[in-house]
Amino acid sequence: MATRVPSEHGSVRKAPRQLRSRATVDTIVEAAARVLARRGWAHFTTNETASAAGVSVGSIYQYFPNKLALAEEIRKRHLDAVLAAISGSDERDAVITVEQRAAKLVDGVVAAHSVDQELHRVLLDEVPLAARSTQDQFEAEYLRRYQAVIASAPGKPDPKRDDIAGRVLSGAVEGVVHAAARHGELQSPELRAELIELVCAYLRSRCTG
Amino acid sequence: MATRVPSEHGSVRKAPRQLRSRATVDTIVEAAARVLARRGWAHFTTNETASAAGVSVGSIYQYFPNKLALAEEIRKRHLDAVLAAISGSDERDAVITVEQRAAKLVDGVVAAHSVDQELHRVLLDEVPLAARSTQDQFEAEYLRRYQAVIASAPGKPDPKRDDIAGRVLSGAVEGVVHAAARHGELQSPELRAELIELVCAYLRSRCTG
DNA sequence: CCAAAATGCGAGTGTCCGCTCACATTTATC
DNA sequence: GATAAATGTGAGCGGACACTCGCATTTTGG
Repeated sequence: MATRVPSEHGSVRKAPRQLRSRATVDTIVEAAARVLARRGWAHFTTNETASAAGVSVGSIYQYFPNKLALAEEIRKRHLDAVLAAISGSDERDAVITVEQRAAKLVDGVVAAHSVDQELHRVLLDEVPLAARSTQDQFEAEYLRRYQAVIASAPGKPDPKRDDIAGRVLSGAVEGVVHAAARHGELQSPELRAELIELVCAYLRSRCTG
Repeated sequence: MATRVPSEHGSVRKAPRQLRSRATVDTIVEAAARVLARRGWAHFTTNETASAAGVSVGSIYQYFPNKLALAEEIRKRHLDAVLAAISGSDERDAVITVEQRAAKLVDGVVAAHSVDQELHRVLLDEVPLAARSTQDQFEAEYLRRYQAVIASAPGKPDPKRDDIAGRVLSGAVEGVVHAAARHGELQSPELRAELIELVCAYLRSRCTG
């Protein structure tokens, strides 16, 4: 999508109206994502993106006020794909056990990080984030999955403590998955088992103690 | 330190021999660290570093073959400081309990991330790492602390499983601490308590099940 | 003291790349 | 068809910045 009515720096670009231009925008964003993943943010140039997309630089700036806006669009599309990869782990099925719920959560997060791994890494580690809104919205959605797991565990709810527990769980799972991704061990079954065990152990201790 | 006898790209620089030049190198590195922390890697320039240090650009290139080498030196010094912040949690004191050991570990990691937080973030998130060696050496040392905690927990040792457990524990603690740092909650006692609980719960479950 | 080595200087060079603009081409409207 | 609007083009401008080089100054060793 390239409807950029308001822009932080004033430079507004018009939205594509015809079919042709919408296709052009898609081509640009897809090519840009490939270039960004392959070269990293430091070597990500609009000129290379243009030739990779088979368009001229001018066409990029017809729809994006600057390089960063293009990266933001890539991020937005990617985060949507990631959320799609997680969906299914938030079913309100009360019959499944905590262990199964934890397994679904872990599998979801692993799946999310398996969507175009290199692009994911570059977007998270290298591309500076200009507008918090998109990122915040995504993080909130992400956190909700963890809160759901916390809430589904037995024990009396304690809003404040549960909130912190959500952050702890989220940070822990993300941390383990990120580390695994860096070492190319995302698909290791042993790691999956240990991670699920970590989640379950924590949940168990929280209703015991 | 600026003894760069071998350099990856061939450009070698001489080491400072006199007191004066050693002081200059220190001044440069310290100023560079401040600039890097304040402006981020993207806006970190050698010219600004030079004027911040009160020297000329030429003096920088007298001792560092390029900008990245300067950043590497900053990283090296910073990682040393971080290791110093952790030291003390690896005492082989067999009398203390697992809970106490876990607490020491968590406190150590938190302390490590409290050393010049912004610089730490920039170094980890933004500065590209050219030479793996330094980073790898540091990570190995870091992992050792976790392995020590794993080994101190009761239960029969299982080398392969313990190795994975070390990675899981390391990833989890790092992940939680990083997330907390991003939200400025590094000093929260509640978070500390929950994180220690996470570690203990995991260790407990590993000797029970 | 006096070479010679070490250190320090900073204007300038070369390169890279984001972005513009004047113009060409295609599509919509009547 | 004709006019206007939308879309596409790419050479090149301008600024940023890493890094060099010829020279000045300081320190060392004899």
